[in-house]
Amino acid sequence: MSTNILDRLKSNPSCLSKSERKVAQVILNDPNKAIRSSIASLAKAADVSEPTVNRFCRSLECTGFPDFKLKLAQCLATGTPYVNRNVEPNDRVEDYTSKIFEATMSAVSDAKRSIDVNALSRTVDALSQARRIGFYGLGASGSVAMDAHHKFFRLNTPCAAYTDALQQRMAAAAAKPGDVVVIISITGRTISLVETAKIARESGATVIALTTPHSPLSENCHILLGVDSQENTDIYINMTSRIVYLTILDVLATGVTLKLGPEFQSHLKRIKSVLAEMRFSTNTTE
Amino acid sequence: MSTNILDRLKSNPSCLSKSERKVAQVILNDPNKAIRSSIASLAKAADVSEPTVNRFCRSLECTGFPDFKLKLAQCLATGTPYVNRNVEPNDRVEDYTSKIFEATMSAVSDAKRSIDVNALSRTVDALSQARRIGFYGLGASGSVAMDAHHKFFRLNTPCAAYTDALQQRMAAAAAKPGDVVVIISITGRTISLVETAKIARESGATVIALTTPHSPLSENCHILLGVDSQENTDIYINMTSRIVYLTILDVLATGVTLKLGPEFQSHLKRIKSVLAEMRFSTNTTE
DNA sequence: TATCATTAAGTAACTTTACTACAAAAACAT
DNA sequence: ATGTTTTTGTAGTAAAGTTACTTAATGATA
Repeated sequence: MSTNILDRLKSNPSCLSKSERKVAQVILNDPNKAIRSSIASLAKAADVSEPTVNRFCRSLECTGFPDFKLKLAQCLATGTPYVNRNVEPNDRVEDYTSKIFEATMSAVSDAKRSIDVNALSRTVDALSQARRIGFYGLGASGSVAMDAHHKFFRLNTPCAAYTDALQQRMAAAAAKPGDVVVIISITGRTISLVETAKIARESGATVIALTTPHSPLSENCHILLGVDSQENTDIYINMTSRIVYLTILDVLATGVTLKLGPEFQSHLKRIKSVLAEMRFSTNTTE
Repeated sequence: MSTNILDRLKSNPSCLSKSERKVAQVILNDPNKAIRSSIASLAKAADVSEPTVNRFCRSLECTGFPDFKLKLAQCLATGTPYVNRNVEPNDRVEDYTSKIFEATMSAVSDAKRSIDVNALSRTVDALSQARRIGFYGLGASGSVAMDAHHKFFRLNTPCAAYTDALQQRMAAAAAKPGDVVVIISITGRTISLVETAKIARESGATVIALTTPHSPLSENCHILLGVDSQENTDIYINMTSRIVYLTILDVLATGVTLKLGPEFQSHLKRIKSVLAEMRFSTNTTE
């Protein structure tokens, strides 16, 4: 990330002169006050002249005092980004609501940074050339698989979701080269799913794993779409991971749609239009 | 939730006059430029007078222009990239990946701000006292219903997900007072779901709707958990709304769990522990 | 230690910025 | 059509920020 002004202030760097350090001290004492002060009041508080404050700003690679205030303000705002605060027993509704929403945003943001675009790209290629696509998931990942199915079945490729361990084994055994098997597992350690992945590989299918890196499942696939899941409490269920997975599947569906080209998009439009008669007027998407 | 300047600008609210809206437009066009502009240049860009810009700031509950710039800057720093850029046909993988992730964050962030905490609180009360809970959804909302079921079935209350229109009708007709029916629909206009809501109401169940405000469904429920879904393209499926719904259901599940108290959390722990033997060691949550 | 060079800090003037009070214009109602 | 209310703009003012220049402090060298 871009070098943070507040950090540079705290480290009390050599590039500042004696008077400039006095300015830094005053700002550090109450940065939130500083961003609302004028250059005059700050100079007075630091017992220096106004130009000194200005020079201080320039030393910190700002174009001037207003620019410095702006950067400091933004730094203060970002400084306390969605800290992943845990839900506590005595939280009020608004407390745990905020925390959960923030945790979700934070997870999506982290995933955005860490996702392997190359793996995504290869997955889009595989999916758009697939003879058949299967989405495999158990538990919470089962609904992710169903959601993926719901999104991909609109494309021309035959597509299915398997949320039952036995079904999954059978489908994996029945897979053929050209088939794509997408296995979704937050832990990547569910024994039956790892076995299913192996079976699918032996069947010649392309196996894509949406899971935690360095897990058994991640070792048994052709393409790994890895997402670290830091959340791990004893009581609460893993909430944010599946949301990240859904988002990744959105990306994949979009990628495949784009790859299929514009003539295909009229096909999608037709599918959507038939839903209209199931709705009260002013129809939008479901 | 905490009032965000940028959101208030985007919603183009009634509290702004015609000229003030011109100012808002210029700022929204390039907010990052706006925070570095003087009142004079902004007034010129919006083709209004300087005092108009100042009044505009006051309308937004700022003490003046510098205060407005500060708040806007902080909001830009904190806020998720609010610019909901649409996916374009010639986007590369990294382009549409970024866009979709950003759209997701933006949707969650918007929902966090707009969600009705009071309605959430009442829903938590209703759910924790429910004799039986049913989650109803079709299409994309079907997987949301299933996910909700997967989360709530761990609680002691009998719980089911209905993703089939006929099943839903029957379940709604069979509902009794004390039952809670959660109906999930992005549009809120699916005829069969609206009818199901009415049937459930007649059966005496408490009907909770997770849907778009001002929709037919929102008029036929006891508690509305409203989420505006701005995204609406002809081709792509509504992607972000269901993620917001999932997050809201996370909040509800957390709320109910907290309400049930600490002795109940050992029960949850036991449920989780039985999953361990289905996994390769170093077990985490699924 | 004295002198010069160099760097740091302050003074004063100037430009720009944001705001206020008031006037004109537009919108609205009677 | 007239008067009232609201909206918008003009002009003036105080303050903020910057620049150019001067003075003070520091440090090196003879």
